[in-house]
Amino acid sequence: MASEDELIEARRAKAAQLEGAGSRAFPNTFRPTEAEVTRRAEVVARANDADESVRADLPDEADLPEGAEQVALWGRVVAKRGPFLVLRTPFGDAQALVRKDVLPEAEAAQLAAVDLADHVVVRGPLIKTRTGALAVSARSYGHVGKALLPPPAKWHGLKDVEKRYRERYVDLFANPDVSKVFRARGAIVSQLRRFLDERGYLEVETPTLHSVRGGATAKPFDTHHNALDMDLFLRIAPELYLKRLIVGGLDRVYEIARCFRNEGISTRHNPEFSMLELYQAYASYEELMDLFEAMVRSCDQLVKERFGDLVGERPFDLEAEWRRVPMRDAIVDAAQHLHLDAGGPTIDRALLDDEAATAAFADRLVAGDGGMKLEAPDKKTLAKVRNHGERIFALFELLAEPILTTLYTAGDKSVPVFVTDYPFEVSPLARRNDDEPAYVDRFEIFIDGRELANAFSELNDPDDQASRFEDQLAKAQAGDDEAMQFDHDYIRALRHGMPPAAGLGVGVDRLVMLLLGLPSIRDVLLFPLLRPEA
RNA sequence: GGGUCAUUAGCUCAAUCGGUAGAGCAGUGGAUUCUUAAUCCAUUGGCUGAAGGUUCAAGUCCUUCAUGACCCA
Repeated sequence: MASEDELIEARRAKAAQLEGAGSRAFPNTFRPTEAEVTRRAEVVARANDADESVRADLPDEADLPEGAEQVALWGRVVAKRGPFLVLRTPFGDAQALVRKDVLPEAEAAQLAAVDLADHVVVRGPLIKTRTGALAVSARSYGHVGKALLPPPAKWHGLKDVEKRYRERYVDLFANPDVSKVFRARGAIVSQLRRFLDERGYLEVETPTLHSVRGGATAKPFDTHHNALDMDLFLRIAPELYLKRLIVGGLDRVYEIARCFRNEGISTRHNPEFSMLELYQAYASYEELMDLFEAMVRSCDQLVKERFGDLVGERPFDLEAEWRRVPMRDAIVDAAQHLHLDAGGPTIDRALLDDEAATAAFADRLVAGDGGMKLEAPDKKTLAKVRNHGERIFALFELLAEPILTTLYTAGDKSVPVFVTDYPFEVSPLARRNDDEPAYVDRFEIFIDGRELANAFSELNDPDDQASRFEDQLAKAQAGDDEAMQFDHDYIRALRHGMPPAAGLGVGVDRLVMLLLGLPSIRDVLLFPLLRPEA
């Protein structure tokens, strides 16, 4: 008897046995008091404390005092060891000593029908076992809920990656570190909210169903509203709605926005993901650098305090000074580090500000004469740029971005680096720099070499914004299916006057991955998108 | 989209050169009842991801497909 069907049948038989023992297979009669809920957390913490002295003054079973305090312990049975049941709770495991001879007859009969993975409750005094461990010595026992399927092997847990994602409910109770990761994620998100709430930002919720594509360049999911017979798509970014709120006078707003992008799936991309966007009037991207740094540090501190055992050795250092590097300087730094050759002139800021010289340098790289072998797709990227700004951006992406962790370090660890001063051509929603109008007041932050956030001073000139939308339309007509659409209502909003402002977008999933040192986005998503089971 | 790897009992994994598909845990029956992956005795459980092919013989070799992981785009 051990095929899956037979295992289920064996458990159904136990369920029937329970009915005969004064219980039911699926009762809903167990009601812990609030005091018991609190006490249970304390008891489990005491059972798991690394400091053995917290259990030293527990009595042995033999010399329990008269009228000793009785506590309730309940949870999922994850192991049976001799007369002990190990119960899993949200705070950790704790064991109960369950001896049939001290239990009432009906309860002893229920105990005989217990299977691994069932939910049970015991009540009794706390004792110290012969080995110094804490146990609840059961004076009463109750069945709380039946499991018809057997749990994974108790020692190995559930390892099959596909099954872990598909049956996350099993993964969560069978692999305690997994539930810890999602507790940590929840705590990080709470900390983001607390951090912003304390600074006067209002949390808002804006539409997920959009009729105009904007706020980011990405392919959307299409959908349709039947009653209005209206084509819609799931938002790719909340940006344009949040900035309408800045026009409306809500000076500091943020949203933790689920966004949807109809693109490939990888260890860093899931079709739906969470983005924190915040907007602040009377601020520039410079203040947002300070704000972001403080926000990430506060999350990191919380993770270290409460989830330190999840954090391993990191290749990056958040304590060190965070660097701020204009994009063109990053290219110069990379060119020096890579010993690139512009065919005569030095590769410096002056060269990158000379459109013809920059193009000549790029051409050398494409031709393979620049001192660096570019892969075919990279050559294509560099060859298809249409203007100076796109060329600067391509040079940054190809030369500097892959080696940011070697260029900017403290000791043997990389440091976070804000890359600033993006070309306006690749920043359709950002404000031009007052001194250098070809560049915008924008940064992206790279930590451990990976882009974590994007921020800029907002463009509040409606005419400039309209011409940027025109550029996007031209891209769309040239076949770019990620280009933004012209958002007439957004232009109208800007015409009503938006105060100077700055905005920041942070990948929440990536932040959690970074802080917890997890390599795949699926490890921080409870239910990552998978194909249907065969 | 391309490449590599994986898929064997409920779970975790074996199976040499192509030669009878095994173990531990879980389950079942019993013993024990202060265990720490509890222990001891006995025992059940398989369409080897799917479909084809090669072969006297396929978990193993070939083809296609499905699902997943990783790398690249």
